[in-house]
Amino acid sequence: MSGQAVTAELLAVVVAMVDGHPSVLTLGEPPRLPAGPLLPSHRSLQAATRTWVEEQTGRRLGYLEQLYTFADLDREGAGELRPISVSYLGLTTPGEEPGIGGWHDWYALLPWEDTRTDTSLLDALASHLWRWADSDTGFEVERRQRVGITFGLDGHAWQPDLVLQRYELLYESGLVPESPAESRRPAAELAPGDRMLGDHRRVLATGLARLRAKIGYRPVVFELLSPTFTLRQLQDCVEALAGRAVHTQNFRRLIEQQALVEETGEVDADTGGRPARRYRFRRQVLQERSVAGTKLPTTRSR
Amino acid sequence: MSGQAVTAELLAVVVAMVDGHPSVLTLGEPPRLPAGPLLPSHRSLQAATRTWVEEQTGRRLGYLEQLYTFADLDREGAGELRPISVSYLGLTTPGEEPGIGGWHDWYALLPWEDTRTDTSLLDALASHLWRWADSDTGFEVERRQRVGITFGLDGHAWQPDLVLQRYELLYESGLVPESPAESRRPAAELAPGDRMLGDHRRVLATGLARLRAKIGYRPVVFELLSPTFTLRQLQDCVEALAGRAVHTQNFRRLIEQQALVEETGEVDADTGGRPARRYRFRRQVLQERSVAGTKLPTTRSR
DNA sequence: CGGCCTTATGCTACATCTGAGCAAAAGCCG
DNA sequence: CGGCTTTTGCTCAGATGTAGCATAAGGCCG
Repeated sequence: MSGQAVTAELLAVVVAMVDGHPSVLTLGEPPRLPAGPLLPSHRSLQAATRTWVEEQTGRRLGYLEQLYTFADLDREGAGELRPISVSYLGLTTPGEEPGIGGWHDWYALLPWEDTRTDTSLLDALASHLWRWADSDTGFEVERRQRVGITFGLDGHAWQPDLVLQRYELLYESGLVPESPAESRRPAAELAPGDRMLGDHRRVLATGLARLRAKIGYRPVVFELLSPTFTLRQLQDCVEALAGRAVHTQNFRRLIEQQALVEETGEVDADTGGRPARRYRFRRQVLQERSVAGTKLPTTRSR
Repeated sequence: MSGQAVTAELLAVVVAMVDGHPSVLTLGEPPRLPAGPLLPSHRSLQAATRTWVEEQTGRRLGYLEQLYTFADLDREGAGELRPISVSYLGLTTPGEEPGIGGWHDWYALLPWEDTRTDTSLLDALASHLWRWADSDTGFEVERRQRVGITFGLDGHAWQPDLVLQRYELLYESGLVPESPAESRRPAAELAPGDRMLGDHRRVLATGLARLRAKIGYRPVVFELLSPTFTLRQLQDCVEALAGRAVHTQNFRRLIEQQALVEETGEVDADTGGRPARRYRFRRQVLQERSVAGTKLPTTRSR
């Protein structure tokens, strides 16, 4: 039994902090993720991904982790051969601009995921979701449950890492159009967010979900920061990724008691207030013990 | 730029509890995981996996989750086309025996992962690992660190979900031969464990790692239990999966306070002591909130 | 220069969670 | 019935997490 011949494609969600905004590397218009086929010369899928990103954007990747593989029939195929797509999440620092391609603020792509300060968009979406849930389908109860859980409403806590579930719910309820091909005008205005090519925005949502989950149990934030940083910068970074604010004092305590960082001795006077000490990540902790990442002290709740 | 033509293969790690032993579904000798190519008729990778497992073993799967995708050059190819393998983790209950294929106790395949009672094997392996680490390579420090962390030695805590890391470390240090092709006799006796076809044992290790991690934050254990069960059976199941013992009283407290289960009213007198109440999983919790799975109360440490 | 604003940093009171153990309950068995 | 087993209930101290208050140390402005 020999299988169908297919082609394997690599898709990369490459994330960096650009001027304080978590951003994703995109190419062209409509924006698309760096991608490329698997070639005989590639040693492994991961190596292939590295190669393509480098070739298309001129950027070297540090951290790289596999996300998900899909090959649904309904994906827009590249002709004869069924494409099977392997997606990766990469972390880097913006470095010497510009390469090819550009950084796209991911909250421009998934605006409702930023709950740090303004939740008016979410509130607007919520009212539409409730209407969707209550429409006469025979699934009112299930739908209300689902809306409540995924969007942290109705007594449920907001869970930062349910990015994909939220995206899919918005999609199902017609608030987010997926492919540029189809266009449901009225809804499209409700859940703004820049579109991307094909289902790339869904892949991005997968990457964001993974990243948010991961910062909680592995110290990956530091891949996105410059070698030295203040605790405030670290916190801003975590908040930007998680999309929500955290309690400052408790955050620093967590960092310190885990001994994730060490002082450099320098201070940064650009704070607008008392100067802040600069720190660097203690890479050794990666060896010393399997560290527990940046736990989020829960926070000023909504 | 059109990519290399490849074939996609599905690989399934199907787990069930068989007579109290966590077991994996295998075919043939040497045992191999159920597998099959992606065909044009398959809607999705997940659907393809379901189909193949059903066809090859006559078993329906419940829970099914994607594990990892690999396409390394050094994998034993199926001829012309480079195979790219997508692995899945499936959970089920043994049900009406026998289908085709059989259940293989996974601790027969990865014996050092069972630390519930006897740790003599681990101790034996440890002494060899230390020797390996201390051999004159210039990497003594790094190697000692790595051995300590992955095997919970030298002050580090044993982490159940580092299954893959342990397997790879044993492999690197020559204690576990990978493919039946190569054979390093002396070592093979040290880390016993039944072999499997090709790199299937590595895939199994990946599955076990994922499962152990997952029971901690999602209530998946119940997929492996019969509809009603005693708390002791639940605990045995969790212990078998995690490969270590837990504190009984604290375990029940966790289960109860999370309201994961409800009494059926029946009791089970076969306990050898005081009869135990039977419970059933409250499926509703999956809706009510995104529940936090079966946290392991840490335990009688080694 | 002194008061005021801002952010950084230190610390404390309080709630909750965890780990560990004691002890009673409720079957069986001889 | 006493002894054995496992289930079940409960306590208690230490660790961890949450939420504030308070102070330190800069810049800015009158």
